[in-house]
Amino acid sequence: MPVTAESISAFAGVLADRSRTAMCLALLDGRAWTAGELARTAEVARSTASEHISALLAAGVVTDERQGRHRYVRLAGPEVAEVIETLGSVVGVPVRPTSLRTARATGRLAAARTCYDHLAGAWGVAVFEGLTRAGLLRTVDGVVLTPAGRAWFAEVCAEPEVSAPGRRPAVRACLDWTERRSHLGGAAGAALLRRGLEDGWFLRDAAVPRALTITPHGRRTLADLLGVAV
DNA sequence: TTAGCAAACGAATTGTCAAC
DNA sequence: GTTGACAATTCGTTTGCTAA
Repeated sequence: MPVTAESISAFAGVLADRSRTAMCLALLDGRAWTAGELARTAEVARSTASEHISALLAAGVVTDERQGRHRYVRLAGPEVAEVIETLGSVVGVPVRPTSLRTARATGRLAAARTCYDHLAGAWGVAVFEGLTRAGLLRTVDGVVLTPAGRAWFAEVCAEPEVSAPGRRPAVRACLDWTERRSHLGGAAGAALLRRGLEDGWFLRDAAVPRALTITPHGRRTLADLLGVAV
C-alpha cells in the first residue's frame, strides 16, 4: 500500500486520543489484552473501550483474536510498538510523580522494561552499547549485525535465524523514551529478551506492567558477556 | 449563542461458558 | 437442556469543546 499523507494522518489520528494511547501503552508489553482489561487500564467504560478498539483495528494499529467470549487484542507488530516508543521519546517530558507508588513504577520502568518484545530502559541501552563496544553491532550508516555478532547471537540465544532473510530486520535501533538513546530492537532484540526471561536474567514485575527486574544472575551474565553494568 | 462533532456513559441485548 | 454469570457489543443520550 503506498504511503500517502492521508494514510499517515489517519494512523496518527487514531493515536491522537488519550484513551487509545493508554491502551497502546499497555499493549507495549507484547501480551494480548482483553477488551475489559484495556477498558480498566484506560479508565473508560467497556462500551467506550470497544469503540476505541474498533478504531485501532480499522487503522491497523492492533489485531484481535476471538476466543470464546473473550476478544484478545495485541499490537499489530513490532513496527507499531517502535512507533509508539519513538513518539514517547519525542514527547517524553519527565512527569513529576504524584505519589510514592507512581515514583517507584516510573523508576522501575526507566531501569528495565519490555518494549513490545525486546529489552528497553537503562538496561536495554546498556546492552545495545555493550554489543557495539564488543564489535557485535556496527552503528555506522545504520545498525547492522557483524559476522561476529551473528555468531554471538547464534551461540548465546541459540537462534541462528536471527540474521536469516525475512520480513523482520535482524537488528534495529529503537529510540528509548526514557534514556533518549537507542536500545536493541528487531529479531535479535526479541531473541535476547526471550533468552533472558528463559534463563532468569530478567523477571517480569507483577506490580508494574512492562517493568522487568534484573536478577543477580542476570547482572553477572550480562557483565560477563558484554561488560554491562547499570 | 448556536450548531456540529467527538468522546463518554449506561441500559439493553447478544453470545459464551460452566454448573447443575 | 436449562440457567446464571460474565464479557462484549449496540444504541441512545449527555457532555464538553470548537468554530462560525
